[in-house]
Amino acid sequence: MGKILCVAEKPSIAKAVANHLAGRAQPRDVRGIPWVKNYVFDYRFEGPWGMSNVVFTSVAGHIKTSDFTERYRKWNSCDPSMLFEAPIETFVENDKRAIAQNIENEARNSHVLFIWTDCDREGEHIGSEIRDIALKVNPRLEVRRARFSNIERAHVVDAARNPIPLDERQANAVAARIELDLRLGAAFTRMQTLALKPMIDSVQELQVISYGSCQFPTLGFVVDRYFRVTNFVPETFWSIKVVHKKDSINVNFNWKRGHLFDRMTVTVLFERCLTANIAKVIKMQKKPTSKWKPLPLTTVELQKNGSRFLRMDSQRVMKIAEELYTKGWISYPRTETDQFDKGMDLKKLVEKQQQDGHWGPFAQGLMNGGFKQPRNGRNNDKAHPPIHPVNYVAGNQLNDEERRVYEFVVRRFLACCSEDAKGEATDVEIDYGGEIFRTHGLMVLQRNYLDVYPYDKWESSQQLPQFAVGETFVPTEAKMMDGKTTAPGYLTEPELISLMDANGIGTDATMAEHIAKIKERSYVMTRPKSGGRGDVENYGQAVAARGRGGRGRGRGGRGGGNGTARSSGNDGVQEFIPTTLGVALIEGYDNVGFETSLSKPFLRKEVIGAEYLQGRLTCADNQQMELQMKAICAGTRTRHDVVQENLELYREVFVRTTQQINVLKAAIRKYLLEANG
DNA sequence: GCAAGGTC
Repeated sequence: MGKILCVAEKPSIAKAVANHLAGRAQPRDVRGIPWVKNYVFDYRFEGPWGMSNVVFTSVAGHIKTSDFTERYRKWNSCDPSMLFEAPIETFVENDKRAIAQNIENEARNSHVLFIWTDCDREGEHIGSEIRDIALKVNPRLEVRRARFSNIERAHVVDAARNPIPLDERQANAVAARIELDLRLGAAFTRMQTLALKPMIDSVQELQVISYGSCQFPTLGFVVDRYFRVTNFVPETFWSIKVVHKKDSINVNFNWKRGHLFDRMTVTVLFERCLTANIAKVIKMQKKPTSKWKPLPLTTVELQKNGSRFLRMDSQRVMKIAEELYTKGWISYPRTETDQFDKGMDLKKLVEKQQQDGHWGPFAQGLMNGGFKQPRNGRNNDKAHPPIHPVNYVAGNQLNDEERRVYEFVVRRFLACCSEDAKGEATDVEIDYGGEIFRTHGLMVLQRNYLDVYPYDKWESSQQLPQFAVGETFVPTEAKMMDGKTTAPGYLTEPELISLMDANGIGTDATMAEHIAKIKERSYVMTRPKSGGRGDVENYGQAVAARGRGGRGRGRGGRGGGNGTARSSGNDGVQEFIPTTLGVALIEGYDNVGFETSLSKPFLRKEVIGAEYLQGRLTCADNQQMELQMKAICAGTRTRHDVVQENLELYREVFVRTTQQINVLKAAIRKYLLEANG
């Protein structure tokens, strides 16, 4: 009987897949690494392999590390510019020695190496590491790879039946990323630190002034928003408001034009309204409306909601989710997928939640016929399902933070398996002196998923009186209002995560780390967001009004009051403000004058993405690592070309920065002065 | 004393 060595990316996958294939596989301990097990069993594979002796084990992420050779590792061993071509070695670090050893031991007497790493780029690269280690001790190994996107039994069995080759291109794309991140990160970090730290040390002790392909763009977002806030110039606008009282209800009609920035024009239009005197109802429509239930939960969504509703920052949420995962309460928390596989037995998961004191009754309702298949989002990483509860745990078994995250995951899941909320919307439009004004009413009829998902708000508005098309009336009140646009708020954590996500900065697993890193480096500070800000506009006082039969003063004072305030559910959100150092770094690099700013390597992503993928452009045309990696995967670019072209491009940035280091120093000095003054 | 990506 032949021996087949199966290797997954993490212990949980090895366990799950082994148990599917074996029925129940016995775990054996692995020397020196307590959380990795070898599952040993017999299994009949299709085709030539047939009945085989299987050892199913795993690694724990990447096995090998890349670093410069010893000669270049010390900071003063060489000029930082030499790191653009200094030799790099790839090796197994001490803490991964036992994992590599396990693979070597098992590979020696195996006939086949069957790789079960996650089906994403990094997984492909990890697979290539496993292969290299195994082939070194047993060059005659036949190497295959499993294609699977979830760990449902039928799917896993299917993957075992249809092995495919490793995708060398994907592994190469990752290899390119690793090399570029190391060379550029180390070169710029050493150069910046050595040049700038002395002048900052007098003010603030800093360990290091780092550069990274993810941390700098992340910082760039914060600084960009900061400037939009500080450079904001308020603009005055004018608008017309109409109020009509009917059946003892005051109805506010909003001007269809919103507001205009020309006072004269608004005055003329307002006078027309007053002259017309009579308003006429031109539309009265009631129609069913619904608020859609949320999409299945991805990592990015979990992190954003953590900031918004769970009073934790994204890194904290991920740490807690990680713990809930290792304890077996929730599924793998790092996923981009917002669609559940059709074959997945979701009802079985709902069933487990019936016993809970809070959401149990809702889960029972779903079991008794209320169950609806979740919506499908647009993303599928083909490696992990959306985040969902896998087992029930009572609240008193968890600490406070764990309970909040678990509760969110469960409620989100139950909401997904429920029905959209239903309501009735009423729209009324009036013509008043040739201008259109409208009002909108909502009556919530069936709350459905909202009952289990308090994080969404959808409330009935004030009830509207009956209007009929053609009906006329003299409005109780009409006024001309002025207002000022107000500055946007500083960037919040959910906004920052959205920006990173949309621009491909970091991965679901690392975004929180990059945010934490720029805090740790003293590039940004956070503070609780003060409520009520962040709206685009803000009404001031009425400048002319028509009260009962005459002109008078309207509402005085500044402030919202027109439904523009949107502070609900945002308690505890942190806002990000760059430090003088953070601003100086971004500004300094901008002022050195590159078309390719270190902080904005993503700006042209959407514009030329397609062309780039077809291989018609060079790296200089697009800085986006993500696109370059996709090009390697598509076969239109090679690992070597991408690495070399990027190195060339960034070497130019590097040289010009060192030549003009005074520009950077000036930016630092400017902000240090302001900070002290 | 550097990066970012896996994962425990």
